[in-house]
Amino acid sequence: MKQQDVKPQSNTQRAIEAMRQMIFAGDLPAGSDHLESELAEQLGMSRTPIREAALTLEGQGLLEMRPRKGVRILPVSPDDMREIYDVLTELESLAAKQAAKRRPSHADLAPLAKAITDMDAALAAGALEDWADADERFHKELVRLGGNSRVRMIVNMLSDQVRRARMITLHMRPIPVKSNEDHRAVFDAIKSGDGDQAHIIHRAHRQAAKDLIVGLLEKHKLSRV
Amino acid sequence: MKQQDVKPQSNTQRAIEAMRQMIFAGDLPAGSDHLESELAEQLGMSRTPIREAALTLEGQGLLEMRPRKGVRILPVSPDDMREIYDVLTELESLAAKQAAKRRPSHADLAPLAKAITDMDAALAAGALEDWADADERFHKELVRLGGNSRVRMIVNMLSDQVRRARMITLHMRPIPVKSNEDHRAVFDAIKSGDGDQAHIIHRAHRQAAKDLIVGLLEKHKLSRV
DNA sequence: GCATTATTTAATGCATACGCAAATAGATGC
DNA sequence: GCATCTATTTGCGTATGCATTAAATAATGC
Repeated sequence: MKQQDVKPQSNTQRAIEAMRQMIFAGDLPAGSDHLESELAEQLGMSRTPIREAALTLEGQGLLEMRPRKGVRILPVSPDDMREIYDVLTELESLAAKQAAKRRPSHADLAPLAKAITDMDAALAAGALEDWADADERFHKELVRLGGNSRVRMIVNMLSDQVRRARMITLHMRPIPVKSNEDHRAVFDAIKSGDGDQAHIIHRAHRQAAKDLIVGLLEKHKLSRV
Repeated sequence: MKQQDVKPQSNTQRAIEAMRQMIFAGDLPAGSDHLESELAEQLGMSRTPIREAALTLEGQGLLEMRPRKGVRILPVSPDDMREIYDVLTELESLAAKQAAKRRPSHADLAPLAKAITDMDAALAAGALEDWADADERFHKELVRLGGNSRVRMIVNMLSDQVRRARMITLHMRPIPVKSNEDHRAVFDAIKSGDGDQAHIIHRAHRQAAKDLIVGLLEKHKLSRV
């Protein structure tokens, strides 16, 4: 097994990673404010690397630095979700089309195939968290296969922004059987080199996901998650 | 006339603005390296705000911080241009479609209309820089009308990344007469509420721009601008 | 009491200092 | 000459301190 990127070596990198995890885990809840000095103390470092990390995460759209009010964790509203999913729809379906055009080898497609079988397995086992994990891997692999590094970066950034909302709605939504079918259809289209088909299916897949999640958020009055 | 955003008051903001301008103006050429301390001296401030500005601009894809090698101004290759224009194509044509669907009022459309007449005027006067300026306003207004703030931010970011290349090729390309026709057609489609038409025309417009500019860069062996 | 002004508090923006590690130059051996 | 090892330099990462200024609180006038 190949070694993952070696653990971040600078305090700034550690702060970025730690704060990301704290945001996703809910330790820093959406909408909450945090003084730089508090975060510094929590993470056992000075304000300098905290500030640098906050600047970086601000660029990623995860938080906002407001003078004297502290670092605010940005909440995501249903309208935000719509915006984000609309972008994801365009860019991921572009990636799907371009992935198909590149006629990827069997080896290239392996991670995508694995994500699909993992999703099936997770679903069969009723392990929703595992399903969500594999689902994320699928989308990540898809944009990697698309071959456009800007698309990859933007999609990853936006995926981070909606991660909390996806986790929250994970247990409200119906079992994502249709979703797995979609993934498989996209995969088949890419494998057979049919870019237009991959594009069409994936677009519909993402639009359906948008409607589902936005609907759930609104139904449950989750105006800011 | 309403007052523009008051000039940035913090040194960090000033550094961001100054470095952006220096990058666009070529004072910090593509591919060049610059020590933090040099930039600090140039801008008359300490390293701290320079580092914060660099972090921000790194997030915007304009430069890269490499320990001990200094801040490197990221060059843009023809492949980069292809990537960026592909994203711009998708997101701007989405914006065009959604702008049409929103049935904007005459007042909403005014800035877009002005950008178009300005382009015509600039072209008639042979003022290419003015044309480029109005062209940028058109695209900026278009994504504003689209109403998706993520699209707006991403498009603005990518536009910054390709600004140098666009300026360089500005005087190599044929007079952009067709481009003006396209803009007008997009405008008409939006005005008449025909989202699909706006989408189709704008997409073709952007793809043509991509082919043109990438072709010019490659023809002139401009592998990194 | 209420509004307005003065005072205090405290978080930030930034300058500065310093140790560490990387890069470079220099020394040594072969 | 060339390689290897050592010394030196230098740029960065980070801690720290402080002036500034927004926010909070108290004080004052009406």
